[in-house]
Amino acid sequence: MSAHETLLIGEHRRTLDQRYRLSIPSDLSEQIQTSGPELILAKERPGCLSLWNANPWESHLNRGITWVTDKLKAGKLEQQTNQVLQLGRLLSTRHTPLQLAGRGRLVIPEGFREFLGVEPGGTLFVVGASVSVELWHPERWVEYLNQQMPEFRELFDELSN
Amino acid sequence: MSAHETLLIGEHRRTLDQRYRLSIPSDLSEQIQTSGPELILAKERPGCLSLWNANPWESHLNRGITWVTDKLKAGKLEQQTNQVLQLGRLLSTRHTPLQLAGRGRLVIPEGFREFLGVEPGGTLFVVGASVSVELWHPERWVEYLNQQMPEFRELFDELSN
DNA sequence: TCAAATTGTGGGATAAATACCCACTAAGTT
DNA sequence: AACTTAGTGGGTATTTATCCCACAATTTGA
Repeated sequence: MSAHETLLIGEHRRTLDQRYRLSIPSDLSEQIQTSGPELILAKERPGCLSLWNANPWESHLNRGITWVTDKLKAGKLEQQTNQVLQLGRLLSTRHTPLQLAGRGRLVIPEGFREFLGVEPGGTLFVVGASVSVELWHPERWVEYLNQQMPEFRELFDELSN
Repeated sequence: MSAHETLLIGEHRRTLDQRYRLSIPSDLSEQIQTSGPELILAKERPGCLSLWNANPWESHLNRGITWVTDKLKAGKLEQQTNQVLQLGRLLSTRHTPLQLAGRGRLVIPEGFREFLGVEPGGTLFVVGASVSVELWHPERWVEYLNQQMPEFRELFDELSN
């Protein structure tokens, strides 16, 4: 591993290959698969995708569902169906189940590519979050860091060239 | 709730062939047929058709009916039997039973084509909506998403912490 | 009423996308 | 130096979306 791949702990630079593939660093790929190989890829914000293990994800989803159903108790019965449909549509645009291929390699599916905004051959950042792994468009990532941790601005400016 | 076996999820772009046919993605077509091959196609809203398994459809429909009878009890439609008949007629043209042909192929019947508003050779989106599969006119779909985004915002946030 | 045109239905063929696999390089370890 | 591990590129097989044609069924029009 070259010294340039890791900037911070849990942050890795990767290039997207011609087939929209990238390799998840082995430590992260192991961590995220500890409770099973089924993963969920989600659109987090433009320029950022997040990767979850399906099981922890389900609990998140359940929280979302209970949140919805709580709101629903106030509503009419026939409205509930609509809410369920809406939730499904939401899940459909923003999430997709997937598994890693051999060598911990991830294929970014159609529909998520434009959202990430990295073209084949381009570089991106893989960042280990607490329970998920995030894929960042490099510029969005620097933006985000500057915004969240302005005190490190100089460091990142230095690193991004 | 085990979300991924139960919920119909996924967003796919498809093109309508010259004879108003399209292929339903295999995972969705399998899932929607688990409780039998009898399906119902319904007009959801202009630019959107929904495809149901006949059994869940029953309950969905029944809710619609209780909605009607509630209105009747409230006296809103009571004296206007004409309107009730009209409503029935409307409902009957609003949905039709059908089955998928080989290769998971769906023929959009006469009467539903204009409602969807996609011409032969045009593209559309196939979207999982938890309990049904929806066919969306592409522009209506992004319109809908943009419209619902603010409402979804809260749920997004709920899902991503 | 019969021919012609239109529409439904199935299936073959092709091209594209994807999954699977192996080989090679670079870096790290003993 | 030999060996292991991580990451990368690419060949190939397989799936599948879609185009296209053949034929059946239905409608149209003279």
